Amino acid sequence: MPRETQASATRRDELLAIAARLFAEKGFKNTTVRDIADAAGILSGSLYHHFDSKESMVDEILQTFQAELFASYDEVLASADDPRTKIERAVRLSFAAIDQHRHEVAIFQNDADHLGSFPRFAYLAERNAQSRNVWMTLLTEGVESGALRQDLDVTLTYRFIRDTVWVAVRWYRPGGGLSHEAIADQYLTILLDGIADA
Amino acid sequence: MPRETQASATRRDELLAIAARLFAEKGFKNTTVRDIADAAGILSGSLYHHFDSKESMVDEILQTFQAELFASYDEVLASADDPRTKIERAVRLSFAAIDQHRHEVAIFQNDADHLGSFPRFAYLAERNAQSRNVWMTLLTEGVESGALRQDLDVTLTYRFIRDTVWVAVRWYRPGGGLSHEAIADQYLTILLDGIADA
DNA sequence: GTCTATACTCGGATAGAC
DNA sequence: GTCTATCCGAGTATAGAC
Repeated sequence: MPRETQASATRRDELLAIAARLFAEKGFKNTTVRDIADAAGILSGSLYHHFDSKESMVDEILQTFQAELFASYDEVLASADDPRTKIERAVRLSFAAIDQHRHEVAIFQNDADHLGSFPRFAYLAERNAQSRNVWMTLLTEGVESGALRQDLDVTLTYRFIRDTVWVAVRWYRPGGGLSHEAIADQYLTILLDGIADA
Repeated sequence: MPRETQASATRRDELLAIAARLFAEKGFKNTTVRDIADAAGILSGSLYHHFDSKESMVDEILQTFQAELFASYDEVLASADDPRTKIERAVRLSFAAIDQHRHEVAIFQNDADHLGSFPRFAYLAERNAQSRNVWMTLLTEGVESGALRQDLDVTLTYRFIRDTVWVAVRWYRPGGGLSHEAIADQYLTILLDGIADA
């Protein structure tokens, strides 16, 4: 790769990281191209040397993140672990994703519904369905193997897990009192065994 | 109350209900006064006969809802029920609020962070702190009374409950397969006893 | 209580100089 | 790769007629 191209790619990535932070903090629609340019120390027009549009930026941010995330889920699904271990692994990797890609997770949480209504972002709905399949598979295997309660409402449980895990991006801050591993541990304890005194 | 005033108040409420629905569906910033006027069958300028600004509308919507919600929490706190019953009541009334005021809950979930940064909406942060106090009190009483595990991380548990309960507004639809009471029951089972086979 | 018309501001995007 | 300058559309809000 020639030096110019490499330097250009780096600048692109810097700009994407800045955009991701602002999209996460203020929402996609509520972030202006001038906001992004200001934060990058350039003028808004200059952004269009790197990207077609504001939409292109969020598109690239989300696609890159989701490709990585679902590769991880697929690894868990394909593994030879027992059902309970698979569920634990899936929960842990989700909290790890919040730790390592919190802006991307926040954008997905806050703006995916709205963005998904445009043809360009149709893949967001597909990824949503894919995520549902992953969890429904894990939970169904859990019930069938006897690891989970036989009377579990699998669909409702899927929603509770999905919501509780991802919504943590609203309050989790890396470097705070709790590591993402510790949060995952605590969460798994509550999820698997409940909060009532045994 | 004279008839004119009453009719006027009714029209106001109609307009607020329309605005609440749109704010909930598309977000506050993403909803235009023309959207609201269109849905009401009038022109945008006419809205300003009833309200000072778009902000005034969301302000009135949120204040009315929160006053009612926190009155309910206070009732639970002040009751003579045992700690576990209080927690169950607080969870149930939250799901009932989602059923009966889903637009208001959705607005609070999606826009409170952003709105709260303006002086006019400083009360949103106060209400947030108040909600935290309610739950921390309930959970602490639960641990002290022996109803809940002694090793529970109360702060983390508070966050999980708050998030899981309110985020249900994203998928709950009244008249769907599950009543809000049934969802509350299932959720309390998971929360108190976990999903693992006993 | 609603309409017509319009002022004002802000946001996304473009063209071409440097 | 960034800047200057600018277009165009959209959004909030206002004034005054009906």
